[in-house]
Amino acid sequence: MSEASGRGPGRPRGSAGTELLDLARDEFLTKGYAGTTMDGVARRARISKHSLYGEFASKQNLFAAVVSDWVDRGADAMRPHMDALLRSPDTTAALHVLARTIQAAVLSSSVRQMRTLVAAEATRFPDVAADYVTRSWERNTNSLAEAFAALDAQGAIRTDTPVLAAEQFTWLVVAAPLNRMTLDAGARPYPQRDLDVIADEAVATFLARYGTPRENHLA
Amino acid sequence: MSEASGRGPGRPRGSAGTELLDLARDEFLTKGYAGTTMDGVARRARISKHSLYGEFASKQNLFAAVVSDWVDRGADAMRPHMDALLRSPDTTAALHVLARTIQAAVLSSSVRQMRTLVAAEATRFPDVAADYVTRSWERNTNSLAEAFAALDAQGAIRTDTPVLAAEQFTWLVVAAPLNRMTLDAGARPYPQRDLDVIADEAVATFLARYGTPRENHLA
DNA sequence: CCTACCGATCGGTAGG
DNA sequence: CCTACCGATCGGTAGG
Repeated sequence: MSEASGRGPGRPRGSAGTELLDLARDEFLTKGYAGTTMDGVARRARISKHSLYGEFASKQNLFAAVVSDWVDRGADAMRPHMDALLRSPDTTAALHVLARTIQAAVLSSSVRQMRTLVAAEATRFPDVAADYVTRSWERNTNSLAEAFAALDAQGAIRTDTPVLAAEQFTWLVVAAPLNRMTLDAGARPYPQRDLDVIADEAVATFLARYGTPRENHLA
Repeated sequence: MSEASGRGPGRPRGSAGTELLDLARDEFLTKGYAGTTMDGVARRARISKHSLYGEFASKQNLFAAVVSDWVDRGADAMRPHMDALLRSPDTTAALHVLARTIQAAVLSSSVRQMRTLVAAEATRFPDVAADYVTRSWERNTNSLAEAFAALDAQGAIRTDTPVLAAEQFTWLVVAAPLNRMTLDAGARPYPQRDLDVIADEAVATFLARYGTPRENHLA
C-alpha cells in the first residue's frame, strides 16, 4: 500500500492503479474537467507524464476511468441498509433511520461533487453520464423499490407502484437540501437540525400516502 | 431590434446590450465556462474583442452579468400562476395544472443548462451561485408557499408549514425527471406520459398529507 | 474596429 | 532486451 515501499535500492515508486484513480478523482472533483491538467495529476502521483499516458491514453480516457471506478465502488451502497428496514418491527422508526442514511450518502461532499462534475460534462461524455445514472441512481432506487415491495407484502405499507414510491421517498428526503447545497457551494454548512426536520416531514408525507392503518403512522 | 439596422450609411452594428448577453449566455450554456472564449463571443456578436472588453472588463465579469440578467428575467415566473390556483373551485384540478406548469418551467432546456452551469462554477463564483438560488429558487418557492397559506386559510388544504409543503410539492413534481435529464443529457427526450404520471402521483401524495376531507381528494 | 501580439499553459509525444 | 521513468519540448490555444 505504501508508495514508498521500493523493491531493492531503486527509486520509490509513484502512485498507480486505484491510488492513481483516487488522486485523479480528487483533481477532477476539485478543479473540474477543464481545470484538471495531466501534468498536475502526474505531479501529484509522482510519476512522469509518460507513465501516466502509459496507463491512460488520453485525458478523456482517464476521466472515464475515474467515474467508472467511482461508480463501481458505490453502486450498491444502499443494499446493506435494506435488511434493517425489512426486519424492523417498527416501520416508521426504520424509515426515519433510512431517511438519515440516504441524506448522509447523497448529500456527502464527494457525491455532490461527482454529480456536478458528471452533469457539467454530460454533453461531452454522454456514455459516462449514462453509466453513472444507470449503475448508481437506478440501482439504488431499485434496491429501495424492492424493499418497499417486500414491506407491501408484509402489510407494513401499501403500494402497487414501489419504484414510484421509492423515487418519491428519496426525493422528499434529499431534493431540497441537495438543490441548495449543489447550487450554493459557498454557503454555510447545512444545519443538521434542518435536515432532521426535512427527514421527519418526508416520512410523514410518505406514510400519509403509503402507510397502513394498523401501523398507526399518523398518531 | 435588428442587428443590421445601421444608422446612416455606416457599417451594420454588431450585437450589444441584451442581445449580446443572450449570445454570451448561449455560449456559456452550450460550451461551459472554460469552453467559452472571449474571441468566440466577440466573433458571434460581430464586434471586436476590444469592444467586448469595453462592455465587460473580464470573462468573469461577463459571466456574472449573463447569470444576473437571466435571473432578473425569470425570478417571478411562477407568480402569475398562483392566482389561478387560489381562484379555482377545484383545488385538486388546479394542483394538477400547476404541477405541469412547474415541470415545463424547471425541466426546460435553458433552466437545466443554467442550473448545471451555475453548479459547476459555484466554487469559482460563489456570489453568482448564491444570487441565483436566492432570487430564483427561493423566490418561486415563497410564491408557492404564500399560495398554500392562502389555501389553508380557505380550508382547501391544511398545513401549518407552507414553505415546507411548497418544497415537498415542487420536488415531488420535478426532482426525479430533473435528476435524470440533468445527469443523462444524451438520453432520449423524457416521455410526456411519464411526466404526467409523476405529476399525478405527486398531487396524490401531496393531498394525502395536506388535503382536507371535505375536498374528498382521495376518492 | 482590426491585426498582431504578450506571457502562460494546455494535452500529448519526442529521444534516451 | 524489458520495465519504468526522466527532462525537455512539440504544435496549438487560452485570456487579455
